[in-house]
Amino acid sequence: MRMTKLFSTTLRDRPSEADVPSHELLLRAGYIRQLAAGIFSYLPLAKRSLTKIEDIMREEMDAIGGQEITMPVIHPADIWKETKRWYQVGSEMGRFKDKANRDMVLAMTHEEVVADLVRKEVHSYRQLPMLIYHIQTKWRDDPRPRAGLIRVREFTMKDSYSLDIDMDGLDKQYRAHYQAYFNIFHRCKLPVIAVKSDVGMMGGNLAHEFMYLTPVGEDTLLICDACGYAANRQIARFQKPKPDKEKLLKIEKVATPEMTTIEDLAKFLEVPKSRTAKAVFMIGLFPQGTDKVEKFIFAIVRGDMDINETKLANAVKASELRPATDDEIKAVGAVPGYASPVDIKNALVVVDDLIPDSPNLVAGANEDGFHLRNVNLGRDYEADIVVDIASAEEGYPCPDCGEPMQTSRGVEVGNIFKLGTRYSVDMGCTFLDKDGKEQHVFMGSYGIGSGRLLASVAEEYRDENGLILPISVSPYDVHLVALKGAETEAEKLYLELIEAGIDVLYDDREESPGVKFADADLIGIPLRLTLSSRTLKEKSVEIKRRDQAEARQVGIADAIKAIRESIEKLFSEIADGVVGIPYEG
RNA sequence: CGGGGCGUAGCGCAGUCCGGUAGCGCGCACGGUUCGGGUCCGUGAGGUCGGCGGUUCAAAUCCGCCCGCCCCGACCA
Repeated sequence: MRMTKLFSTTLRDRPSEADVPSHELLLRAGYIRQLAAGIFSYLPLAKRSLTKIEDIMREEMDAIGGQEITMPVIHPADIWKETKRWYQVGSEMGRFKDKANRDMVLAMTHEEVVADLVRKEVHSYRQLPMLIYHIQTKWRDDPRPRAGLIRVREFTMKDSYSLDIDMDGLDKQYRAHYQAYFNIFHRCKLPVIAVKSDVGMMGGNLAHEFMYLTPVGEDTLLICDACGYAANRQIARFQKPKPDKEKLLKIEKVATPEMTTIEDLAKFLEVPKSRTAKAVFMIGLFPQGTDKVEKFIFAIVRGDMDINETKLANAVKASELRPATDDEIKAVGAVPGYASPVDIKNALVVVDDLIPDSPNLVAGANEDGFHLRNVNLGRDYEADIVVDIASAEEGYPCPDCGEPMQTSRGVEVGNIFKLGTRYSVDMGCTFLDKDGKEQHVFMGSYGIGSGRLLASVAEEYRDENGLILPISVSPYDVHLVALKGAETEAEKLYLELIEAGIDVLYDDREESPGVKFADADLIGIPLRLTLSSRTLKEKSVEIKRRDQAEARQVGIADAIKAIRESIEKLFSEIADGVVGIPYEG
């Protein structure tokens, strides 16, 4: 490709809307342009990179038996009503009506369409297992898109769906994806870790997320360097302390004027925060048929810990949680700032599983300006649910080995879900087994967003001058820079490179050397070839790797061979970086 | 949805406080110059100042409403 014909230009200045490096560089190098919040056009450079990424996905999916299909972006709402997700998902779903006033959905994922296909196509255990996938546009009307391609509203995703006769089959395909996903990320040279994650609205019973660790990520992960435990904070467990047994003391009311936070209260009463009970009030939304029912949730953790809302939502099986208003809190008999689970009504009381072991806590008195000492679960109040709802934090002991855990931010570049029969039951995906008995299909669902993957690679591989893309992801293998006086030879080499099947971006512009080198650095193609009157004198061409400072000269006659070798070397360096990843079930 | 910031030429910005009819750098076009790290000189094109309404003799500037973009939070497969 000649740069004089390329449909994009580089920008010298940082566009003001970009403050994440990958976003800035992809804009400046002319890969992407923004149309609206979270909606992007992908220019030729990005398109070529995405195609390469998607081809890697295809190869890895095909390698585990996947068959590529294409499913629609526009769905009738009916199938989403069948699985209830039409009602469960909020404003994130794009909805509209067609000309006949039928409810329609912009695809945010494709389980419903897969299930519809399966119930029509699959009737016998002989047809299973099966793996289908597609690479298709998704629309998720995220309330806050950010960080360029890291979090967008419209994006392209490779999503695959496994179909099995039982849990064992699903487990096999899940494991196959687990490894295939590592293969994909490794081939894109992106370092990732797999963490256990919440199943969220996908449902099902097991999920992993593939995380690229970076400060610009928006998920927080708990990682144990000692034993390898890794989980999204949304579900991360930790070893709870085992407080000493104590005699239950008599409940006692104390005046605590203006002490409405745990911090102030603990200081005022001169007790550690771990001797207090923290109450949090949420309204849970529970799907009931096509409706949602609201329930008041009174959640309690020890004062030195925080509530984890994902854990809480899972514990009560709510589809959504929102903070309760002061009026709602008063309605159950509690007093904001001085609330206690003692003597409240019409609330679902959920207490963290550390509370039964924590005697004689300070809790609110449900009276302005007063708290209670020596409040004890079972004696002074009852819990409807006792389960882990505390949020894991930096330094908390690992649930598996007890060593302190670290936190890190991460970008979720892929996820895999064991859905089980969550969709096949609702949509009637059944088959006849060996015994002629009707069974539900076991499904798994697996996704990788290609744009987010590109952005993550851009985030990882760059310097102050621009991108430094791995050759597996780079839009071109080599960037041919022709300087003044070498036009004829460069033109000749350009045609030879094309003839040799090497993807080349050819800077044939009439620009100064500085501009050409700066743009080459910005665009980040891994190999740069320079031809100038200087190299011509020696009948040579300069080869420089974008990730190395030094360049080398090779004779023009040997150029193609040398470039081929350099390309192979870059690929083999990526392959050498691949290590076996044990499956963490 | 809550909090904050911003919206002036393709990009980056000044001008807004204190109203007088829009400017700088880069980029772009043309001419010349230079040629291994964003050459230099000259000429030129390009703007409903986000939109609508109001105040005023006069609005980029003051007031109101709306829209959009970015950041933090809430939210999120």
